[in-house]
Amino acid sequence: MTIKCEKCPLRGLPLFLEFGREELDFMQKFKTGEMQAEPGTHLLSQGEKSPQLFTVLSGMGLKYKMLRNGSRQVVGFVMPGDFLGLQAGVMGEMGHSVEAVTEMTLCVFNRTAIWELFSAHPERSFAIAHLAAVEEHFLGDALATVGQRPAYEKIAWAMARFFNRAKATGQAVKNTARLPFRQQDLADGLGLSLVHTNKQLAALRRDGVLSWQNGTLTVHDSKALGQIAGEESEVHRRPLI
Amino acid sequence: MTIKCEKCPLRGLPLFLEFGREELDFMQKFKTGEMQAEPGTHLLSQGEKSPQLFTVLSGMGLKYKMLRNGSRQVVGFVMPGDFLGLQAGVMGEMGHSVEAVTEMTLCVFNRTAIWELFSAHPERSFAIAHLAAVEEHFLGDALATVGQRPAYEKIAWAMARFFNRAKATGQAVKNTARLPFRQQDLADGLGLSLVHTNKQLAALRRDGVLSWQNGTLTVHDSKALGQIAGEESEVHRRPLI
DNA sequence: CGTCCCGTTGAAGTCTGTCAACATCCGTGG
DNA sequence: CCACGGATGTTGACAGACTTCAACGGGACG
Repeated sequence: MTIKCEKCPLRGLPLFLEFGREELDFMQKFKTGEMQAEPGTHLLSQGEKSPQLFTVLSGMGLKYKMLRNGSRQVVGFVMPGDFLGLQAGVMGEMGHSVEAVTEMTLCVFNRTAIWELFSAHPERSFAIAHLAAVEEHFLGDALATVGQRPAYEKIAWAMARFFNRAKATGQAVKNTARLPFRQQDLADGLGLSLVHTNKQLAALRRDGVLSWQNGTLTVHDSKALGQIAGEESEVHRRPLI
Repeated sequence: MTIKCEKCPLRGLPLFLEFGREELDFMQKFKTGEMQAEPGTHLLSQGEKSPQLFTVLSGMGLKYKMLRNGSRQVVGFVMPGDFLGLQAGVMGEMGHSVEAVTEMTLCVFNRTAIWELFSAHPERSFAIAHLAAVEEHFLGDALATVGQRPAYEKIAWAMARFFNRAKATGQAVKNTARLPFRQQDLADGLGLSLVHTNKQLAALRRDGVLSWQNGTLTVHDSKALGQIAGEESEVHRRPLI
C-alpha cells in the first residue's frame, strides 16, 4: 500500500515550499507507484535515459560520476525530498549515476508523464525549474569548495551541509544526525584522498568541532563549524515533487 | 533597432534545438529589449535577484563566485546562446555573478514575464527546464574534472570544451577560435594557481597539442586533445531561449 | 617614459597523495 | 566455537603535484 501524497511525511517540513490542494491532487495522479530499494541498488545510470523519475521519501544515497581513469566523483548526497532523474526526463541522458546507500523508499513517476505535467500544470513546471536551479546552485557551491578551499574546510563545509539538511528535514536529534556514508564517499565528493580525509576528520574531532562515528554525525561546536564551513553551507527552501 | 527573433543569428545553428513558428512568435513577445555591455560590465550579482534575464547574442563573459577568503571560483564561461539569470528568475537569488569579458550583445527579458511564460507556454517551460538540466550536467563534469584530474588534463578538458562550443556556434575558423579570457580566469575555473596553469599550458604547447596566444586558441592535434580531455568535454544540444 | 596588466620562468615550501601496516567489526563457513 | 577473509577506519613515513614567492619582459595606455 502506497502512501497518499496527502499524507506525505515530507510535506509540511520547513524545508519545502507550500503545496496547494490542487497541486496535491495533481501529483497524486502523476505518481505511479512506490519503490523500496536495498542498499547498493542502482537507481539511475550515467549515460542512460531512465523510464522513471523518483522522489526520495526516506533513506539516503549517492550521486556519482565515473571517469575514464577509474576515479569517481560524488556529485551529491541524496536525502529525503530529493527529486531524481530530471536530467533523463528532459535531456534524455543522466550525467551521473544514483545508488542507494541505506534502504530507501521512493515515489515513482513515469518519465513520459513529465510531458503531461508541463502541459497541464504550470506551477508544477515552475517547481521543477526551481528544483533544477537549486541543484545548480548547490553544484556551484560544491565546485567553489572543491576548487578553492583546503581539506579541513572542505570537510567542515560538507558536514555543515549534512547537518543543516538533516535539521531541515527533521532528521536531526539534538546535535546529532544519521550519516550512513563511508569516508571514501566523502573523499570522492571533495576531491580528496581517503587517507587525507581521515586525518582531517581526526583534526576536526581533536579540535572539538564534530565527530562522525558509526554512521552518526555529532556537532560539538556548531558556531565553530559554521565559521569554518562558511556561508556556502546553507540549504535553500525548495519545492517538493 | 533590435534584432527580430525571427532573424536571430543563433537560431539554426546545429547546437540549438529546433524552434517552431509558434514559439518564435511567443518569444518575440517575451523579449523586452536588447542590451549592449562593455567589457567589465557586471550583468548579474551573486546573492541578488535581478529584474532581468538575458540570452547572449554575441560576446563572452564569466560566471563566478567570490568566497569569504577572497578567492574566486569561475563556475562557467559564458558564450553565445547561454541563458543568464535563471536562478534569480525562479529561486529569487543568484548563486554567482556574471561579468562581460568582451563587448556583449544580450536579449533582455523581464523576470516577471517568466511566470507568464510558464503559464502560457509549456514547451518553452520545458525548454527552460532542459537548459537548467544542461547546466547541471555541465557543472557535474566540471566538478569531476576539478576534483579528480591532474592539472594537465583539467586544462585540456577546458580547452576542448571551449573549442567544441565554438565549433558548434560557428565561431571556429579551421582549427582556431577566439578565446578572450585571461590565464587567471582559467586558473580560477579549474582550481589551480595562475603559475601552475601557465606552466601546464606551456607543456601542452610543447607537446604540440594546442596553443593559446593573444586571445586565440589553436588546436594543433585535436585527436591528442580529445584523448587527454576525455569524453566529458562534449557539448550537448540545447534549447535557445 | 612611467605605470599597469598580463604572461613567463625559476626556486623553495607545503598541502595532499601514495604506500604500507595494523585494528576493528562482521558474516561465513569449517 | 573459532578461523578466515573482506570491508572500513586509523596512523606513520615518504614522495610529489601544486602553491607561493619573486623577478623579469612585453604590450597598452596616459
